[in-house]
Amino acid sequence: MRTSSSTADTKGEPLESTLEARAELFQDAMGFSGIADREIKKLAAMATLRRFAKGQMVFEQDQPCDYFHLVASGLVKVYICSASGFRMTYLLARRGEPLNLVGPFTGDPRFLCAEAMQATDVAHISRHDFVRFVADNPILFSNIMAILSKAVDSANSRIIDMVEKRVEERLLRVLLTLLDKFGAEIRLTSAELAELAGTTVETTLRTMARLRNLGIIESERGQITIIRPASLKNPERLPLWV
Amino acid sequence: MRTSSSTADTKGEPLESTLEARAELFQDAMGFSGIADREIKKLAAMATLRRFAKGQMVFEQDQPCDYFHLVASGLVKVYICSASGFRMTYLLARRGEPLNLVGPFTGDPRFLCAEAMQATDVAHISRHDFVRFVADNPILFSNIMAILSKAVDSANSRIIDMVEKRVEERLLRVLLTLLDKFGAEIRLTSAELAELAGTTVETTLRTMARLRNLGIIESERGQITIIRPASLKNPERLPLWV
DNA sequence: TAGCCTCTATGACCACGGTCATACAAAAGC
DNA sequence: GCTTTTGTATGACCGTGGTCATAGAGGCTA
Repeated sequence: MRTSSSTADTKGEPLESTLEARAELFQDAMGFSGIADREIKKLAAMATLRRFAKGQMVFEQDQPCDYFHLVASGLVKVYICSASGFRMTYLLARRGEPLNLVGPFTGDPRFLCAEAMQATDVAHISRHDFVRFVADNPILFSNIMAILSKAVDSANSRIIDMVEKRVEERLLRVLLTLLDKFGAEIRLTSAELAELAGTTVETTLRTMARLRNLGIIESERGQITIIRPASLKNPERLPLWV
Repeated sequence: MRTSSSTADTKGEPLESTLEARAELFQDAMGFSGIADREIKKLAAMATLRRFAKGQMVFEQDQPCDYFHLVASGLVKVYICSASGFRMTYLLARRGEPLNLVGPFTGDPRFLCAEAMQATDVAHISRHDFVRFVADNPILFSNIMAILSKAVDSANSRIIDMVEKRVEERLLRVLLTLLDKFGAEIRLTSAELAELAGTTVETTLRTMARLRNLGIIESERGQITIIRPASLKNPERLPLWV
């Protein structure tokens, strides 16, 4: 199953990039608003880019967290994996989105995996550089806390969903969330949707067939198109975040 | 159902306390290690104590977060409540444990409620004072991040549990976690256990009967005693935190 | 002592969804 | 070209656990 190609701490292929390109990346990255250009430049100088092929791991569970990761292009799924192999995706990160906001502060191994879903470039900053930079720019703390706040709420909301919502409702919520983030054309397989909704491929396919019959979605291999977004309006107050 | 007695932002009864007593509270509070005595004194000077009766709300969902809360005595459950009334307890906080680490940074309303399970005293610090204090003592950031890291892992672990573990396993994990934190005598009702394990009272009672027959626990009204802790060793690597 | 509420206990019912099975189409590899 | 892998599709089965029901025991107040 594992498709990572190299040793533990040097994943992906090094990638040449200009300081300007990296600065532009951090400029409008999630959580980095309100930082002076001069400081952004410092950040860009500390960063290196690496390229990952589809299916390659950006980081794996139980490994110490030595780097802060920020997606520069492509798409990465961050998921948690149980002992029995069950996977739960809880973040689809594209350009400008960090993969691990918490990890660099403690450095401890976590239970998360990150895997490239397409050819993807990721910026790396050593955890020490990152933590020192955050300490020098306290506004980052508020930004990070705001993001963590949403992440924790989303996780708690998911717990409630798992126990009291039926699969169809969970899938609809996932689709609605994906619609907000990626638009009406969602290029994911049923297996990937299942990992987002916390169910199996079979049940996802069955439910998708029902939604298709209702005229809510259309689907072909590797792609779902939402036809009638209005019909899946989310009655839940609790936020879901992907 | 709601038993809160007063207006939104002035819950509980004001309580006289000495600066020394409050300093002692913060001294060994979770997340406040490594702070100089002089700073702790400042913190204690900003805090006020309030007393809550059993069943009283410390804060409720959808209210802006104006205060940082730290339990001084008693026991508080922090839970999330869905639209349909389903509750999921995810923190039992006793002396030295904060109720809301994230909220004060954003001030935004969250989806959490906190309710006193016994007569309880809680220290309050205005969110602005708290945020300024954290900015002045950056070590607090690392401490808070370490706590959040565990909280997020625990939430993610719970999501996995909900979807792939049976109720009996979830209950055993909850009991094991409570054993670690409170000892073998757990003074909770089946309804409270159910909210911790994400199930119903009936199923909890049925499962408890099974565990009793197996000689793993004994129980009487409002109390469970773990007889054979060894038999509920936790095979899961993922942490559960309460 | 009566009355009420909370907590515990257990039976009956059944639906949701996980598991296993088979099948086929589309893409990918050789 | 052929084979293999991946993704989609659907049927059959059935176990877990939620829901609703009833009942009794312990604790509290008047």
